[in-house]
Amino acid sequence: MPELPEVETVKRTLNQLIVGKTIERVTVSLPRIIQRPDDALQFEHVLAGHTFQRVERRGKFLRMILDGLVLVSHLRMEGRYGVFRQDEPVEKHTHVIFHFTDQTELRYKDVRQFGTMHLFQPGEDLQLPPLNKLGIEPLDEQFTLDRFKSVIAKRSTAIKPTLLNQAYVVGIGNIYVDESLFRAGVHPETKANTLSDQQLEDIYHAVIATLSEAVDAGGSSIKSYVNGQGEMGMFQQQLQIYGRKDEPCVQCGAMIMKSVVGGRGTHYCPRCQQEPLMK
DNA sequence: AGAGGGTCTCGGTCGC
DNA sequence: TGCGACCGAGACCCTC
Repeated sequence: MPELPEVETVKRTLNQLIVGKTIERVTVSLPRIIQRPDDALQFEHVLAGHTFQRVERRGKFLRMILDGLVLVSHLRMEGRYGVFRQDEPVEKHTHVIFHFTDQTELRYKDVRQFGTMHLFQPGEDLQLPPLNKLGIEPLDEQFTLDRFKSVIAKRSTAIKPTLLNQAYVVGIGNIYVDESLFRAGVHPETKANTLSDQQLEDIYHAVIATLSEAVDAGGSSIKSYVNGQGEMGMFQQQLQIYGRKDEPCVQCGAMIMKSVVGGRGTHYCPRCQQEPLMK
């Protein structure tokens, strides 16, 4: 589910909901989620007594800053957070509960059990996996056309998997990569190192526009995505290509195609996004 | 039934 | 031949 716009939305919501709350106790019912420390019991023990100060985002990761600790959380496909009163029934697939001293609790639910949590000392988290190898933030001022080109233009891989690679640019997932390439009019299988300067520039602007519009809309809610307050994002109504197989292209009316590129379901317009001469 | 919004690991290959 | 960089496939889980 969550790509940069969804994680950004969750971040903003959690900043409203959990800042200032103190953890009395943590319950982990699926230890596999906890990657650091190795022992989930230690994770529970260490967090007790700490207070959430703010929530930040790095790529698709949430960085939850506590007094003296940093909790790094990735939602992967279907992870979700919600804040509840302790007397509300616990939903199925809830794997971690942070019980607060004020009788409320932050619950982490994840049907596919892919999500991860890592606990660090302040200052450690950006230097160690999983955050240490991440690429540029596409909505930062530092994300210039030159930096984008320098990191993308040499790759011999198709542009779609290149944009999905979090070591280059962070935050782009399968929905927004299809949207961005459609917007740029570039076929997803085009090798990155065969793109023209104009195409690279078009992709650069398309990525920024697509992600920022999605952030403004509160993300996309396909299937299970909801932010921390249980509200739906609205951007799915603005998706032009993702999920529209067999519908007419909004630009040209041609039938939207779906194929597999880099192992991922891929939507594109065969007329607006011409096949590369060499794949 | 098989795909699903994500990432990691594991082999294999390429090129210096 | 050796080594790293790079690349693609498979694995992880559950739901409909």
